[in-house]
Amino acid sequence: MKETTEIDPAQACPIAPVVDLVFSRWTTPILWTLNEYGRQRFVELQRRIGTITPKVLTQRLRQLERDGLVTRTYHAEVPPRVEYDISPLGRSLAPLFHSLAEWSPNLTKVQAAREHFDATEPAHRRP
Amino acid sequence: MKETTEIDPAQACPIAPVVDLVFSRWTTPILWTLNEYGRQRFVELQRRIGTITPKVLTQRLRQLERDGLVTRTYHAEVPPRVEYDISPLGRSLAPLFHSLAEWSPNLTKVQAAREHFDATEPAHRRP
DNA sequence: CGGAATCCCAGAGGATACTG
DNA sequence: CAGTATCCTCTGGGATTCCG
Repeated sequence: MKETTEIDPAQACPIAPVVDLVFSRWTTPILWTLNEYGRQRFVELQRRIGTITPKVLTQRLRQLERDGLVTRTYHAEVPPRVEYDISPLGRSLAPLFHSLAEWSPNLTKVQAAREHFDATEPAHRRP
Repeated sequence: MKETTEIDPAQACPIAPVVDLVFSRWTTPILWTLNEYGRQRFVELQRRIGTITPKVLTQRLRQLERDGLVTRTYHAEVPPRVEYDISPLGRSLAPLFHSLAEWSPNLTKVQAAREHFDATEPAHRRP
């Protein structure tokens, strides 16, 4: 029996699905890099992102391709060449990235808040 | 020895720190709910978010408080009463949430892309 | 009411090595 | 080059119980 008070997660927070889609650990750097530098190969992507392993990069690229945010083009050459690019749908996320970039200067305030929090006596805070 | 080709993750993707801050699994629903319904108590938050456990809610609230995105107000009454609210800094994220909400209709395209991907023969895709 | 304490687990992700 | 294949780690989070 479901209770009538039960809450649908998607209704509780309508933006959660978009967050799951775009802002997982590695999807953000991948989409951002593709959006910034355009069509590029597997290794270029890997080098630009810096610390990602081939396995994880493949996994996330496959997922993004399935979600229609990224395209994959295989060139049957020797040596093989594969190019990834952001799709039109993926590119429609660009304003989002801009909003994030615009907010990022506030990170200094976050840093300050953390230092203040850590420096403040915990005693009078926790009843 | 650091190689000169080494890449700073934050430089590789400048928006990654903001994503870490705001778009973890539960921080989004918490911030969204506080931003939407305003100041409220622990249990109200828990009921609105729906499936979050008290432990996790406490953890994330503490983190958000430390980051300066959420405020916590303790009222020494019987029974005790605690109210959470979004801080001005947290409220400055509202445009971001709006951008996300505006993009969310595109989720239908994502769904379509998935179905197409799954329905397409894998054979001719994977060389 | 608003947590804290404890135990537990899946699954994302890292390290390493190998292949068409 | 563009991945696969294993193996392993580790943390976010779930379930449960108890406390002031």
